[in-house]
Amino acid sequence: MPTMSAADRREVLRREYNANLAECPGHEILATLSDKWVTLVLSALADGPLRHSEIARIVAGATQKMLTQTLRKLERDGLVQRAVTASVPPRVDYELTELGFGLLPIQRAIKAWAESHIAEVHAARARYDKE
Amino acid sequence: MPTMSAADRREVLRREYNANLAECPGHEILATLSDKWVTLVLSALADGPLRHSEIARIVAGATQKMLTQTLRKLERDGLVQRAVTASVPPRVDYELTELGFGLLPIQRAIKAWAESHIAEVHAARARYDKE
DNA sequence: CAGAATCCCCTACGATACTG
DNA sequence: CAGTATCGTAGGGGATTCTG
Repeated sequence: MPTMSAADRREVLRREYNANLAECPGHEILATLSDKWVTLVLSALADGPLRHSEIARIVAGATQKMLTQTLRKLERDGLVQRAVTASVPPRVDYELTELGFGLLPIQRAIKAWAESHIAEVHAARARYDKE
Repeated sequence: MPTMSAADRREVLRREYNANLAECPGHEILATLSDKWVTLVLSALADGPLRHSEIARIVAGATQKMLTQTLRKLERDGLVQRAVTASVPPRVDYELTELGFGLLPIQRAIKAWAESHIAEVHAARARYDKE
């Protein structure tokens, strides 16, 4: 009976590790938070409910597809609520849920750290690239 | 001379917006922070310096390529310091810089929020998926 | 031990067009 | 206005192999 090679054993460990990682709350939230458009949509909604087209205007960088996709994801995660008013033309409003509001302080913390340390990061990069 | 179509104008706006976004400190840091392996390497180094192979053992899910790539990026951003001891076999130690340590509280904040709210997120998902 | 280099796949995103 | 559906592509990441 063949023994596992060292490489095989390492790969088993890798798969286990990654499986655990997928269930790690921190990474789930980080995955949400780090989505390019999530942050922007969240900030846009911080001041109050907005219609789809209003969000599109504010978050002008997103394609319509990405916008809808982002909103769906946020809705699914319970961070954003969708309110449809049946009429012609249809009216759809989005607003943050309580859970969604809870994420804002974290976003602000990241932004604050970023703004006060970005210069150091840029300096470090310049140093690194020069060599 | 042809006037710009509405679609063209929108696209110009999109490009400008995205260009600005690339320079936004918040997004730069978020991009770093959200990298799958950055978080794990950072936490691994939180307790003190480690050798390359030790990090590889702790962050067992990363391939060698990803590990080196991550470490280089962190080094470039001035978050991690690399100390080479010329010998046979070579010895390379990595440790957090002061800047790197500064990132840990943010990571912890995200983790804390995640752990106390992940249940709500999962519940919301279950609700959404059922419909 | 530390790591650079290569190949290759897969999906995330953008562009475009159509519907209620 | 608020979406869905489809297609094409660039890049991130994994597996593998090779060096000092």
